[in-house]
Amino acid sequence: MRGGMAGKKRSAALSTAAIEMIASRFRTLGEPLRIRIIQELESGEKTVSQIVGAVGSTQPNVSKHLRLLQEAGIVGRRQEGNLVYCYVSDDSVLHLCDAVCTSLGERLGRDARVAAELNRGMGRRR
Amino acid sequence: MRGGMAGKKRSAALSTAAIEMIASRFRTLGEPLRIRIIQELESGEKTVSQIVGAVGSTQPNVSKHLRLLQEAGIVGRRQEGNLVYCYVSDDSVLHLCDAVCTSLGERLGRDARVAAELNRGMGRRR
DNA sequence: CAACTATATGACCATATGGTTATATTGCCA
DNA sequence: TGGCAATATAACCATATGGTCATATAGTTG
Repeated sequence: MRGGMAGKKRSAALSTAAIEMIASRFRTLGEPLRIRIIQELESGEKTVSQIVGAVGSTQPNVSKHLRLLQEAGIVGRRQEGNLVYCYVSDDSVLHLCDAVCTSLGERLGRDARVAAELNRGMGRRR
Repeated sequence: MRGGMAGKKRSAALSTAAIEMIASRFRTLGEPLRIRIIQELESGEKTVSQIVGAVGSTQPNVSKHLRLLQEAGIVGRRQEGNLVYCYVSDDSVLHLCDAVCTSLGERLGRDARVAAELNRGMGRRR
C-alpha cells in the first residue's frame, strides 16, 4: 500500500500526480481565449487563420494557445498544404464546458442577462 | 483570406462576460491544492484545521484557498464557536472533477498506474 | 482579565503565464 | 528561383498568483 498517511479511514486520496493532472486539465480550460477557441472549434474544424479572425486576437497568441491545447490533448491538427486545420480531439471537454455553462446559468438565475446565454450552452444543444 | 467576421450563422458566440465566467470557474479548479481541498470535503464537512492537516499545507495558505473557493461559490462555511466547518456548496464541481477523472483515466489507458486511481474517481460513487 | 486556540489577513517574494513584437520556417505559385 | 501567405518560434515584459511569514481577530476557558 502506498500513501503512508498513518491509517485514515477515508477513501484513499488521489496521488499528487493524479491531482496535478486533474488540476492541469482545469487550468488549461481556465483561459478565456482558450475557451473562445474551443467554442469556435465546436462547429467543426477551422484553420488557424480562421480562428484568429474569429476570436479577435493575434496570430502568434492564438498559435501559442493552440499549442497548449494540443499538448493537453484537447485539440488536434491536420495539415493540408499551407493550412493547418484544428479540431477538438477530446469531446469530454465540450461536456465540461456545457456542464459549467449549465451550473453557472442556474446559479445566476433569471436576474442576469448572461444567464440566458449560459443556459443556451456553448452551442452543443442536442 | 481576409478577416471577414460576418460568420455568425452558427450558435451565437458567448459574450466576453460569459466566457470569462466559464474560464474563471475552470481557473478556480486549476490548482492542485484546491482540488485536494475539494476532494477532502467530498466526504463531508470539515474544519479548517482538519483540512490543513489533511492536505499538508500551511494554515494561512489553506485559508486563502478556502476563501477563493468560497468566493467562487464552490465551498460554504458554517461557524460553530471557534471552529469553521467547510463544505462543498456546489455539487456540480464534484461532477466536473469526476468527469475529468474519467476522461483522463480513459486516455491514460491501462499502461499507467495513475489511470487506476483516476478511474476510481474522487471517491464519489458510493 | 489573561492565556490559549482557531482562523483570517496583510506584506512580501518568486514564479508562471498571457500578450506583444520580431523573426523564422514551411509550402505554394508565378 | 523569388516572393508571398500561413503558421510557428523566440525574446521580452507586465501581471497575476501561490506560498510563506508575521500578525491580527475572534472565540473559549480558567
